[in-house]
Amino acid sequence: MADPITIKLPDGSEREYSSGTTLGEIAASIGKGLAKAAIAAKVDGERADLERPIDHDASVAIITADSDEGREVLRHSTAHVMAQAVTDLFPGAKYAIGPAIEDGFYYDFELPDGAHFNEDDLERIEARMREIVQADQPFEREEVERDAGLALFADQPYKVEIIERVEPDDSTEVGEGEVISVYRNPRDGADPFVDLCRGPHVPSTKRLGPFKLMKVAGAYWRGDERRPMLQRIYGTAWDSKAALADHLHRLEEAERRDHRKIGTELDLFSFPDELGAGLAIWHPNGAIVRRVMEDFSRAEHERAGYDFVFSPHIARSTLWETSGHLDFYADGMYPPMELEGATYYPKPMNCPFHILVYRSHLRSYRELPVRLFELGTVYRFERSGVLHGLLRVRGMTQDDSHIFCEPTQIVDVLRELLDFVLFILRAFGFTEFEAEISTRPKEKSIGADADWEMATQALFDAIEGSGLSYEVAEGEGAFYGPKIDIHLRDAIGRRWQLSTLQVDFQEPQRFELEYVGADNERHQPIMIHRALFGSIERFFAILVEHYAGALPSWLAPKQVTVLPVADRHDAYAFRIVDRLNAEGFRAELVDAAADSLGARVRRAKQEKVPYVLVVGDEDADAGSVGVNARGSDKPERGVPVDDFVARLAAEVTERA
RNA sequence: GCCGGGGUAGCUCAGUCGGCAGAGCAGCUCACUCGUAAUGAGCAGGCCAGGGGUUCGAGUCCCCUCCCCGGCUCCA
Repeated sequence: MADPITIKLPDGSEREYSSGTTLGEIAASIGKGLAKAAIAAKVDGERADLERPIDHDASVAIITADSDEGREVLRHSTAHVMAQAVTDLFPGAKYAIGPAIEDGFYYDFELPDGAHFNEDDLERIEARMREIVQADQPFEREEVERDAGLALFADQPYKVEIIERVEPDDSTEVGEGEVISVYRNPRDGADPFVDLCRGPHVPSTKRLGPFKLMKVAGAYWRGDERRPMLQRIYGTAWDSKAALADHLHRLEEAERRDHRKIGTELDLFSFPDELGAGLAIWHPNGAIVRRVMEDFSRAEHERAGYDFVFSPHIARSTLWETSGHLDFYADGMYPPMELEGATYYPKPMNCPFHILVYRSHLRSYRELPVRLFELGTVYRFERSGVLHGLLRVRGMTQDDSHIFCEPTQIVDVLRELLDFVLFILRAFGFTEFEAEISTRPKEKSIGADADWEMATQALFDAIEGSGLSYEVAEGEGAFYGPKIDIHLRDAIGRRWQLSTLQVDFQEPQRFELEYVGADNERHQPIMIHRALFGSIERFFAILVEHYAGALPSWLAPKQVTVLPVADRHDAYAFRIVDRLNAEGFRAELVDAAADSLGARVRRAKQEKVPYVLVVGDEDADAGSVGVNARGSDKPERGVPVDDFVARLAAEVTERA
């Protein structure tokens, strides 16, 4: 008998096994159910296949499919099966890389003669994958020397490149150092399918969960736009049919909420071809929402002590040379206009203008912090492929502010800003926030190390006091300074990056900004760029998706539709509309001339109007209305008009 | 920008092999006057994204441009 080893389990218990016992056997010894559910395991925190034998004392945790780690294993294994299916169906196909990703997996391929996959191919590939699953091919791990690996994948150039690139700290795709691991799927009537992989994998193909191939897309090899574009197939894979169905349902839900679709349905905005890509016009319905958003923003900024400024849409090249934009972001700017011997550029940012406002007279430390605010419209020549409804446009309006302060004030200013951001975002019904601190980029940045360190530290200090959870994005800062971005989660759990607070030591230097300190000497202020909505367009799109178009009453383009039951109720209905409008609500009458009551109710509901009031004989007599609140399927009859007005007023005031 | 897929009435879409441009909804007119998610009848509505080409003939085939969609890359 082999030497005994002691295995520690996640519940703290310890069991003895003989050396050489496999992880699968350990799972089986714990319980029949676990043995059946197990697809991989962790040994001292490292993932491993179930067939791996253990020859030393260790902590072991069994991975089942219904865990995050389990699903990752399932997805990765499913990607292998897809690669096998593709190489079966498309002889000569090269397979590159195929990881598990959120909700699924993908695999990148290069087909012979530059061929492409089409939608029908996905069905064929999926059918072949199901055959492979039925064949119950085992996943067999093997470790080979680097040279043997290179020989094994001699006709797979992308695999060769991966092996050649493996470095000691690169543990993403294959094993470490000189030994690499491969997985084989033996099969009848052909050589085993073999792929380079770190593993672990499910024991055999029959253990895969339900999956579905979703779409085919181009993707650059190694994410580098100078490298060849490969054919990527995306799939989704889950541990149960119910989980797959849930996922597909979530996708449908996201589609249902798509702001581009709702924007057309509710007549909020459009992108006429005549304007050019990424340039929107706001229709009256969308414009009402935007105006309410902007009015709210202005009122709150005024209350928070901001000074309002305005600036033009273009400026001479000298401004952008001083600011550094022409050096760093000329590609993203609309091209110049030559006039009267000068060169003008549409503005991609508002900051240089605000800097000029600051610099318009000598500042005293007593004035600081100076907070300049503008709903400033900027133009950025985004690459055509990135445009996406109102979420990514070429012309947009930022709720932009630049705050100039003394270095000693920076933490306080940032704290105050974080409070302000959260207040504003909460007012729109968002409740879940996360922050991200971005530090100095490795390339393409300006400024002294000491400045960067000081600014970054100030961000950390400010956020510690805010109660926000945060993560650090190394090297993701702007070229002129580090930043905090605020992300939020919407009604279906999607995460959106919105607000940004950016510290900037560079622009004050470039524009030689000064203030006179208490010591009567000149000092350089620090500047903080910040936008809370980010851009009005983007925030509006997120709002539309968050509420699926059913905006809360204070934002809804139309708050009340009043429907007289028959012509003889028109006068009474009109009095109600009149009163609502006089009290500052957005109400409209739809008379009985053309359509039945049912049809008018239906249309008002489709317009997602918060309240549909129906008035008939009983109401005209009693001074009441029939109230249909959005989201409720049972109408309230005989509600006194005063009560309804009070209710709507409270809802709007409270932004409920 | 790159790869793939698209663009036909306001919207959603059909249009076969190259042979008269279609439907539903929306709109307008008329009738209906109705208590809660589609009353009926009728009428209009088109540079088939734009331009060029092939052809006796192009929504359909070819080329270019614009725009949209899904990804990749990018996002000061």
